[in-house]
Amino acid sequence: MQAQSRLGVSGGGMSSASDAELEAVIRELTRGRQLTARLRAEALRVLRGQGQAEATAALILQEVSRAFTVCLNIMGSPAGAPPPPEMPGLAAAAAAPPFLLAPPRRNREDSIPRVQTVTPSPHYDGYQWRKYGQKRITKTHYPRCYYRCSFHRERGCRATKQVQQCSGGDQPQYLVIYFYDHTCDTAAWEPEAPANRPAATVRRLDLPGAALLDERGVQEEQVLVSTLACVLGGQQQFHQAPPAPDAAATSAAIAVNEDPAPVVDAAAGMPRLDVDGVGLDVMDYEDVAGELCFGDGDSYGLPGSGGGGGLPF
DNA sequence: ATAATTTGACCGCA
DNA sequence: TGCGGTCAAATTAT
Repeated sequence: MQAQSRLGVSGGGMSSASDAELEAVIRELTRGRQLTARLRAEALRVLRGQGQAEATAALILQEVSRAFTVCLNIMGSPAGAPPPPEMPGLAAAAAAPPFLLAPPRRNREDSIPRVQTVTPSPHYDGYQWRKYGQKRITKTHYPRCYYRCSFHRERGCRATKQVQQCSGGDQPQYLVIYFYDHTCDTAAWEPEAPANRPAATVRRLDLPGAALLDERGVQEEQVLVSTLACVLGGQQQFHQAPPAPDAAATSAAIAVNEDPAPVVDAAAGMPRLDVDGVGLDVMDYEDVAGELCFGDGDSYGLPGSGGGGGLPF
């Protein structure tokens, strides 16, 4: 994701922040994630049965929570060590059985920088990926899919990711593990420069409001990421803030430091996400996310995903 | 025709 | 020896 490339997950670049500042950042991120989880629960309770609004609120808050989680993972593993597989804000929604959260076997390459997260939208990270493999992992219910950056060849980008569904139900959750940082320097999504989007992506944007939703998600994440970057970079605005700002103060700082951030309004500019009576179906979601972020089809090869004959087991 | 995905095979590590 | 990660030919989609 963008945080990965902008903050340099692989280490370095964090030396400018003091321990106290790092602790403050971690504390605030943790609080933000907890508050997001509470807000999500509350929003879903209020919006229950309201189809699109419910689905959109769930989507946005899930992504905000994911952004917090990614940032926390980054902060908690400066040396690239894998963070503990605890996702408090997501645990309730994901309810992943323990065996699915077993650490990846890549122990032999612990030096590889990586970030892991749980998300309902494993495609939604701003980069273009090409699937190069899929494997049934023992003692798990779902196959693991292997992706590498689409620019792996032409630009030698080493970024890869693994995606594995970790819970089923109405809104499946996916464990996504990123390896290496992007060196292709090609984020597919630049909200402030829509012309940079791949033609295929623009071509298939036929869902009214979908782009708006996605841009909001990206912008929110960018606010988080840039704020974190400001803090780590020791920008003046942060130092002017109280030593131990509460969450509200932090939010205020965000509002001051950034452009008038778009208020996330789940009720306005609603994308036409099809909620087919049983919640936000993963394939519907994938269609939207895939079309928005990655253009043409991308499959996990999950049962029922159609095309290509399914799994060999 | 070209690009992307699927999937069985192969390889290296624990 | 088993498992997980990657390769590459075959297949499918655009």
